[in-house]
Amino acid sequence: MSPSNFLSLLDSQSKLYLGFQDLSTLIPSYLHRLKLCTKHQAPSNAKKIHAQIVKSGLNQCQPLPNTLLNVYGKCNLPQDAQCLFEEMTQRDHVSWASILTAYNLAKLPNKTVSIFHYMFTIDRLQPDHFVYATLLKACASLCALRLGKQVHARFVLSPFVDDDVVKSSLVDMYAKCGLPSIARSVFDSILVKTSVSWTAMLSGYARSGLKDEAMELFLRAPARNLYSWTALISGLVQSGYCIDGCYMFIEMRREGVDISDPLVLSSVVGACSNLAVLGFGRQTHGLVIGSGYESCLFISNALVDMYAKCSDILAARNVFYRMLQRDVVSWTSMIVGAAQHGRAEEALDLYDQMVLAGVKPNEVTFIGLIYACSHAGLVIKGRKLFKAMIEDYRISPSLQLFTCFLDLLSRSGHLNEAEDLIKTMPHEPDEPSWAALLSSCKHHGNSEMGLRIADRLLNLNLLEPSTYVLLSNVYAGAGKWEQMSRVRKLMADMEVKRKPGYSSVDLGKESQVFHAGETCHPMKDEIFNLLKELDAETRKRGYVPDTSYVLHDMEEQEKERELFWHSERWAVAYGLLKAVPGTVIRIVKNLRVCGDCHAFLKLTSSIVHKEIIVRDATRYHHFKDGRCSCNDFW
DNA sequence: ATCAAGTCGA
Repeated sequence: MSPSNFLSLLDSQSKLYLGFQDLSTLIPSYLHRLKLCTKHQAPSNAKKIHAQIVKSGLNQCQPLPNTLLNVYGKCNLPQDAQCLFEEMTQRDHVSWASILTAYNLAKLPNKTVSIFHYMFTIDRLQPDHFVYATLLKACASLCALRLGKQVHARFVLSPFVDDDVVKSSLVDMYAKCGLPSIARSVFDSILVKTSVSWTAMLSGYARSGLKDEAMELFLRAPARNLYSWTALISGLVQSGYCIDGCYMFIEMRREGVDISDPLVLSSVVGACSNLAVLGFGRQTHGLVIGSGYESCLFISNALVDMYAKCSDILAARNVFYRMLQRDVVSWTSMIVGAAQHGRAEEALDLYDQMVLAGVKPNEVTFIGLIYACSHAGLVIKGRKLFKAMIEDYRISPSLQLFTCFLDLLSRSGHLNEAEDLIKTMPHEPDEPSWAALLSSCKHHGNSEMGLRIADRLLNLNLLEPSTYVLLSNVYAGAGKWEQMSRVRKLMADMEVKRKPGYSSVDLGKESQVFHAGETCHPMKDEIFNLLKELDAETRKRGYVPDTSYVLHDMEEQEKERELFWHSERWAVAYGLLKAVPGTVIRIVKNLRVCGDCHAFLKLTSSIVHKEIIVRDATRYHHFKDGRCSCNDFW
């Protein structure tokens, strides 16, 4: 046989003789199988198919590498996606969009923005509309406004300037960066608005606290789905409109929207925490169980926090110990909850269990722990924890954590050490940190240091009314009348801007709200008489009204009358009149409990032999037998 | 191949 004949035979019959086949015919089957991997979130199958593709030598044969890249991204395997991406000899726009999406999905937006410029420097490609959208998404999650604006500028000059999807991501980027009005102008320029565009804008308004704009947009939207309801409700809750958030959730239920995803529930549970509404919180818990999300980790975390914030530590513990898995948030919620309710031992015990369970604590955990030590006077333990945090867990403490530690040192009387720390710590001290130190100076009677710190505080732009009260007391105690009148003047200016106080009392089935100075209530006379009786009895036991908490300038007797009308007293009196014997009285106040009411409530708890729990704007007070769980620092 | 919703702190 001549060589040419042999070659032609080989060409036509090689498949038969040598087992060769045209491998490119396998591509459609690979693609199909890979798409199934994405659909069923089966990364291990994808890896097997990947191996087969490499064996067959088709691994550089598009669209296989791009599809593989996509599958790894969608299955949340950014490292595998990255390896593949780097090995690719020919990368196109699809490869780039896929790798950037993989990083976004894996919550690595930093990676997205740090590699995208290689798209033009190495691969000589210009971004297309897909790449613009992924980039803007990364900017949105990083709140990277400067970069976002640069991408916007480039997009406007690109051939894709009319792309509505990119515009939706621009809306989201500006909304997340806190610029809802710019987001709105982009939103208005979208020709065909989808539910994504509407939700992005809605969420922007709601999170920025623009309640009316959010509601208007929500009502105007052509359709509503679980996304838009969740965006509205969570946005309202995040910007402090918890009552509106709960109300809209009730509306959502009324419309019969199927809760096919538990995200919205975590927001509603969060709203219950903020409002400390135990009854509604319990109902929401019931709904969580009813919709089958009881075992969902982040919902359980939210429930633990909710019960702790509603002062129902038993219920919090119940949810916590029934959880099948617990992450750092679960443990931290319990630790912080115990700490805030003055249960230092329990908080420290939980920490030991947490370490044993192999869960790594974070900064929030240590805030809870140091806070617990601070309130129980456990200086040595607190110092140990602070050290362990830095050395064992490599956490560099934030200003808040330093403030917490400063509080621990100074409360326990280590004033000089605390002052050294505030001067040498790697942060500029703020109002809370100086105030913590000053409060301890006053408590331990160090007026020399107190005055030094007071003068520093006076130079700051103070936000907390309690800081003014503290300053005024320190100056008064030292006879510095000039400074004191200056503080009083600042306080009077501030009083105008203060929001009105109210307290609500939770009696299980009903709850009542009392506003400061409220005079018309059906049970006004009974409440008034009870308060007068309690006033007389507490005075017998040594209570003297401390009128330094009254910010108005008026006569002493007027001031005492003013204290008498504080809303928490009325809520407690009402609770005492109506509560079933043997139950605790739960009060929620929107402002901080003033020092005078604090002293009054301590004595009241021993007179009526009842536990009174008050949650104020900053902490929890369990009044029992004449004592308070906050240890009288607040 | 791209864009929308959630949970822990002084």
